[in-house]
Amino acid sequence: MTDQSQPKPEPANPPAPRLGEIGLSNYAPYLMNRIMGRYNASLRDEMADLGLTTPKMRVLAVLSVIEAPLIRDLAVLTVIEQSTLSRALDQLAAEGMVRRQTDPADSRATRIYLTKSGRTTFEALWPRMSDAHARMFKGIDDAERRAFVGTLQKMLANIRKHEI
Amino acid sequence: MTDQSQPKPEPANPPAPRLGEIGLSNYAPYLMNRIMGRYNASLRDEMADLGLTTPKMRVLAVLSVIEAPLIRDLAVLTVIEQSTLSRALDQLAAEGMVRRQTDPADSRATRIYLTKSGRTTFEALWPRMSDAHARMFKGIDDAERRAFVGTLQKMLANIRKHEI
DNA sequence: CAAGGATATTTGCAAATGCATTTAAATCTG
DNA sequence: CAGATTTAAATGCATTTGCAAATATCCTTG
Repeated sequence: MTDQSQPKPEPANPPAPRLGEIGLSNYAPYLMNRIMGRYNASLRDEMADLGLTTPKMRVLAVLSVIEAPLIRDLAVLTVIEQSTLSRALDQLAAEGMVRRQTDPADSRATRIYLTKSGRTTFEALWPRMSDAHARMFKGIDDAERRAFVGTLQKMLANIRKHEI
Repeated sequence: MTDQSQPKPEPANPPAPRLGEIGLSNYAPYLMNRIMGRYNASLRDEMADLGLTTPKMRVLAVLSVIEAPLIRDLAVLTVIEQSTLSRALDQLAAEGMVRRQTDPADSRATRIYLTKSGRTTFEALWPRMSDAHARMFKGIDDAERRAFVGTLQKMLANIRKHEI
């Protein structure tokens, strides 16, 4: 009996190997959560004395690169919930680090501007972020790092929901 | 004038390139936060209907691989604050998925056992985790994936605080 | 071997978070 | 072009989180 009698709409994928077979330390999501957990925690501890939380620090970092984004885009770029971001912006604005400004073309939307003071704060903070980055990549040469970042870019393209 | 007159305890590092020069999309911590943010959010949404939160899901996943760990080690492996983990374990224990048992050799410490029911739940849940993993690595071949995981392992070794 | 310090876990409590809703404005549709 | 729908951001509120303190046990050292 040939298989023409059996409908095969999809060739069944082989069953996923068990996590125990892969091993935690070969499982990319586990490793990435561990690494980013540590990275974010150590940065958070270092920033605490500057009165900066993780959301506030991320906002400054993104604004140092991206000019006057909409809040909705800033939420994607900083990986912060929009409501949480809204409150982080309240604080940053109260401290004079950023400025909200209604978009001229769409008055529902708000653009965020980094102030001089916000830029100065970020410049004081960047060496610490940079050190954390250097620690992470210690013993990893340029070629390996570039390949690694290339893979990350593919992964982000695979799973992101937003085009930015 | 030779440099023997000048103390040079450390050759000053070149100043870190600015984030704007690197570009967000070439900056590994940014990419990793974006990717894991998406990965964790989509998993969380999928698990919500099973009554599983991220901490609870991670506990089941780790327990499917590691036999009866101490709570303190489970906190490291799941990347969850110990107090948060303690409460997640309360819930899982109430639902009959895990069992706390005082370590016979040290009665301060508690070991966590996965019950039959907990294992069954994880087995129902694993294909979804596996799918999320597959989506993430779509278009990335085995050699690239292995190199990527190798780099992750180096990074974790660089920054981890705990030997496990 | 007792006192002091260290370690494992839980718990109280304030702060942070995120969902759902609200408000306001833009866009679509018949 | 009026009404319905969508989109952007802020906010109310319940839940979750994490720090610090409490509790219990173990280890060290004089």
